[in-house]
Amino acid sequence: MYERLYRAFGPQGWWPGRTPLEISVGAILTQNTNWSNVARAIRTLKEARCLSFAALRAVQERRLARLIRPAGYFNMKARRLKHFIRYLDRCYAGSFRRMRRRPPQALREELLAVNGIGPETADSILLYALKKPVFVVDAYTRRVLSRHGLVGEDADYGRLQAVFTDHLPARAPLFNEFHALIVRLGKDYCKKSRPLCRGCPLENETKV
DNA sequence: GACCAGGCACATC
DNA sequence: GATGTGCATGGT
Repeated sequence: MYERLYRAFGPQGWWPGRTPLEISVGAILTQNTNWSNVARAIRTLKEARCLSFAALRAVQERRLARLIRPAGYFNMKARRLKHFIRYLDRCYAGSFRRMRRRPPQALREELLAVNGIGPETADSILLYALKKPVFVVDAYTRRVLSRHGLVGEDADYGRLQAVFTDHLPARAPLFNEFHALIVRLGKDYCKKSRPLCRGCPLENETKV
């Protein structure tokens, strides 16, 4: 599946963010939200000079919510960003470089303990911001795997993740590209409301 | 105007 | 432990 997707779509150049902080902010803002809305919010944050650790720590939650408004759920997400910044401050003095020294499993537990960070957001930060070999599972992953009969519809996050980690070498660049390709596939061919994926690169790949 | 988008926490049973 | 609900914008 990876080979076919890569041949069809080519490298996806993920994550669309420059610094580990920007990637982490994007991971929180994109929860249940279209990326184009997140991109607007991030642009606004940049224009307001508010996309640095120091600025995010200093900014009032109310003002932060106004800045990220296009991303939706802005009051909740402002609070979640503040929770994440507080964690980064207390545990690593705001340094992703320090954070990266710790093993992924320990980091994952810490992140999951932060209010507003669930499995997907934690794994996105681990993989895309910290380059740890952790596979990210999202709504597209679930849909693609279940429509191809590789997992049941009610499979939980860990079960979906295991499909990848049990059968692939644990390499961050591979996990990065594969997840990005699945999202691309989902956006182009595997929509929620369109169960048949005519012309999709995985057509006839597995029984559906 | 309905449906959808790269979730998560919390209440309730 | 399973299920339901609030959170909110912008594109199709």
